[in-house]
Amino acid sequence: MTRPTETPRRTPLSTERVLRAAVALADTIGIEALSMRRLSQELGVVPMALYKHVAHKEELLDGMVDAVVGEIDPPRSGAQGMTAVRGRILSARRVLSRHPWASRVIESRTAPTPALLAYMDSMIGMFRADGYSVDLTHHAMHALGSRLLGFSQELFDQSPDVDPGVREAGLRAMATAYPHVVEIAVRADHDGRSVVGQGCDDQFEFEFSLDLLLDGFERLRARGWRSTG
Amino acid sequence: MTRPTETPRRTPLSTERVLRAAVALADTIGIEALSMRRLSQELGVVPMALYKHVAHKEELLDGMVDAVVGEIDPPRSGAQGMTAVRGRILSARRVLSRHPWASRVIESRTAPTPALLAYMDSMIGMFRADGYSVDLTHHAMHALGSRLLGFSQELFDQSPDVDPGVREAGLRAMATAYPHVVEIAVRADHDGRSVVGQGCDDQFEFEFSLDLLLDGFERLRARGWRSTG
DNA sequence: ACCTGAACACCGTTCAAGT
DNA sequence: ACCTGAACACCGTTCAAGT
Repeated sequence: MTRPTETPRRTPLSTERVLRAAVALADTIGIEALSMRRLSQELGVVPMALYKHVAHKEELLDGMVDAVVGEIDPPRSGAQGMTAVRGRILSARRVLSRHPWASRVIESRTAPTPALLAYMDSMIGMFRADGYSVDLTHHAMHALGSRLLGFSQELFDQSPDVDPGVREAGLRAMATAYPHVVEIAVRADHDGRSVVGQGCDDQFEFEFSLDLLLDGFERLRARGWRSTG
Repeated sequence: MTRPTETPRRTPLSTERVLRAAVALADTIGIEALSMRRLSQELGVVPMALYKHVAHKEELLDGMVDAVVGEIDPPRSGAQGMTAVRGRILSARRVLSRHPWASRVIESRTAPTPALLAYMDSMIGMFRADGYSVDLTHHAMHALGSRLLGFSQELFDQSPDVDPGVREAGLRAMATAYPHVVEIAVRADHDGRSVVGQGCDDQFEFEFSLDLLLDGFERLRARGWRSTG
């Protein structure tokens, strides 16, 4: 027998299989725990085997970003203008929320990956088709920033949900040092919008700022704004 | 002789000295290269000596953030309302640009540090003093996000300045695949606003979106907007 | 020519041994 | 009681030895 039957015949490695496994593993164990060694173990190969498919870890991360960005829906053929832009950004948000590590990895890229460029290009095209000047579109892209992909940089990650009693005690303790912060936190708790009745409603906050920006763009376009004489 | 004179008498370690050295070292060699071992070497002590002043590396990073945020000017006593808010945010931007690693470290914090809380509290106070409701102020804080500290999350870091000829060749190569992206990039190159005459003017983009948001807040306040009935 | 085990140069942090 | 060298359990990646 040239190939012993006890040896499990593995699906041969391919760049695609490596990337898919990496995305799935990051979803499961988190991006901090994703190492070349851990990934190779998951795929049942020796660590060095990965280096035939990616030059180094950075290239792996690039590929993972492209895989995720590729999940974003194309523009819906029906909608137009800012409605279409809004819908697509909210679709990107749904994709990115399935891969919580993706936003951090995207931020850490120094050069845009192909899928990111294609997404940007198509998004810019939606503005241009709606009558936006090159100039205004340019600044709109910067203003949207990471919101284009459905996430936004908050100052710190939401603290993990704690017991309401503990949270209230914490807020009481902070009330003298940071009265304004506490006032807002208490208000958010009793707003009743959030599922658990405490903390902020991320989706509401995202749409609030997105709409503020989109409205601002529309206003500037309407009055023929230009950045330079 | 109880203490040999050849032994250099070191300034004894203190948490403050550790933090100051860490900030200076990160400014010099970059945050990726800053390790506990490298920092201890810089201070002329054994690595473990640091652990008397910080419980672990995360605590060191927290302290570094607080040191940087502490550099931000207090609100100018003269100005009021959105003018004061705008000025303070631009002051934060100047501080953060002196420590390019700081924005990334701030983003990675899971809980706010004391100096961050104090800054937030004072910023919220400026809105409240200007007649903003708790509700609107809350959403304004989320909308500003990292812009509150003078940075904003772009989709990818500006690619390092390259030779104009190389850049133009690159753009030409991308023109068919990403026509809209290239159109904007070319426009930015000939805008003449940027120092080197190529790429985007970060400061302009920052102020563009900041003002779009501040204008939006003012408009909502003026018409008595509330998020819930 | 291909594949891979061992090794290198690092990490952050624990722990026990030395003073 | 304090301090610290050695060690542990990891990294990403190089490289030379084995097939």
